[in-house]
Amino acid sequence: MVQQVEASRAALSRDRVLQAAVALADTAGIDSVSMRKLSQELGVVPMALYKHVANKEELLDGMVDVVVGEIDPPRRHADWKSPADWKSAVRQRILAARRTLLRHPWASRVIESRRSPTPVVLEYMDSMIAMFRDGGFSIDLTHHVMHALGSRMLGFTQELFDDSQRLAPNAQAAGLVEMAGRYPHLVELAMAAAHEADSVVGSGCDDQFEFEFALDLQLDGFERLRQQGWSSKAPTPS
Amino acid sequence: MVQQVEASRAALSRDRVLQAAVALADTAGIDSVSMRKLSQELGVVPMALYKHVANKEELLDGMVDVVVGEIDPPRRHADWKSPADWKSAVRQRILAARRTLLRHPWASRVIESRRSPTPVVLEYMDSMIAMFRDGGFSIDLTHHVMHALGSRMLGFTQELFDDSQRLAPNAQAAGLVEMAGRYPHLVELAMAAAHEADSVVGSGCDDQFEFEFALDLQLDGFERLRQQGWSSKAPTPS
DNA sequence: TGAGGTAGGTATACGCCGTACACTTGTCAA
DNA sequence: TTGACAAGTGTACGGCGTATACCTACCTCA
Repeated sequence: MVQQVEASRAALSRDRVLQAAVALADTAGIDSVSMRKLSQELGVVPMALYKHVANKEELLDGMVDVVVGEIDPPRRHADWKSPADWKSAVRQRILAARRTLLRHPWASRVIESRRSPTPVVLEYMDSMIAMFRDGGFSIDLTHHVMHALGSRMLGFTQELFDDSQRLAPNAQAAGLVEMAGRYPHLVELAMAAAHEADSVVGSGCDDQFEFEFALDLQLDGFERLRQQGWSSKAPTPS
Repeated sequence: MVQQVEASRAALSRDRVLQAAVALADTAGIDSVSMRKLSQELGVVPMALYKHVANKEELLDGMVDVVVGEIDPPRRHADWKSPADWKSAVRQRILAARRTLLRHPWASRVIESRRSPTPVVLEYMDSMIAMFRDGGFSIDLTHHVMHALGSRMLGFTQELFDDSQRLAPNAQAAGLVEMAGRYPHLVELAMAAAHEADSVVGSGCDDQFEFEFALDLQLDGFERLRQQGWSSKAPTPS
């Protein structure tokens, strides 16, 4: 009776649960997404969530679907001027994916952690494959190219590397000389990066530039293979 | 007194803890590496571990160090015949890293999850940078190239993609026609991959081939930039 | 010799987590 | 009216990481 009117606890649904989970992850970080905290956010008892998702794994799958579903759709093949347009079509889509993933910084980690792809991710991959095929790539080449893209396909790569961002502050005071002794090349590189990045904010690397650099290098490599009518195992044209 | 003799509970030490953790992860999976199970494995009470590692994060860091420390060292620069040898030196080292990481399948996930690199990883990166510099790469180009390699530097990439391995078994019976309707390009590709892989075991993809394909494509791209004396932001030679 | 510090192992307890299971309650079809 | 069903509740269990206090064997040095 009262409940029907009270907006803040409108009836739960799978979608409302997933939306709330994404919102919670966005604002409080992925570590805050526990069944208990999420249920609290929804004004409900923890076990109530299990009427809408089977378990936490499925919740995370659903969150991935929400995020990947936000990525702009690809340019329609019919709008292409030539097969060579594959490159800009793929490039645009991947950068769109990156824009979306950057809005949900937790998402890349969660995507990596899934053990089988969700339907929405499968559809994304399918449309990506379609672009290569429409661009004249053989099935085999498309296959290898998809593997080579890996997670870059969704707009992210694990960095494993945060050079100046972590090194420079870390290395203030006497720590730097010890660092320079132990990792001379790394420090040289970090210093150069920090210097070069004066124009950019905060002395870190320009992540967007690095991403596009790597992406374009790969796409150029793909195009070269396509043009030479890549047939079978001979990945090194040399 | 008795304890001194009894081999199975020789005195604990940081190294023994880390070795046991790696062994446990290797045999029982990373999920089995909890402070409690690990302590049990060592015949000791859980809190005893905290005398040798500050907390679980540090334990995981230590495990990464053990694994990365197992990677074969690089070919010495002095042994190179020409600067162009950078490519085979880098290639060999990365494939050595891959061999090591494959022996510890949990390691790539753990490495990704660390938030700042451990000293051993820093040293690995330093030696990798050294190879590019010795090969005649400018600092800037080395920087971008390191970013582009990302986790491939350590011999792995997140796959996000398991095509035939997961699709084919999944798609037996009527599921396949539904699949083919929903993801036509993906199914086409998976079928082709499964067919092509008759020679390989288990109808999955040849992960090693895919890895080397992507790696060589990147290295060739790097070499091309190096040869044209890459100076500043112009990543697309077109 | 013996007093005190210290390193290494122990015991107990707290708060978090995911979720199994049994229950109530509101809704709607037959 | 009844009875099935969907949705929310309450309680409880076993697992986790780890704070805190304690014990005890050993080493050092006066």
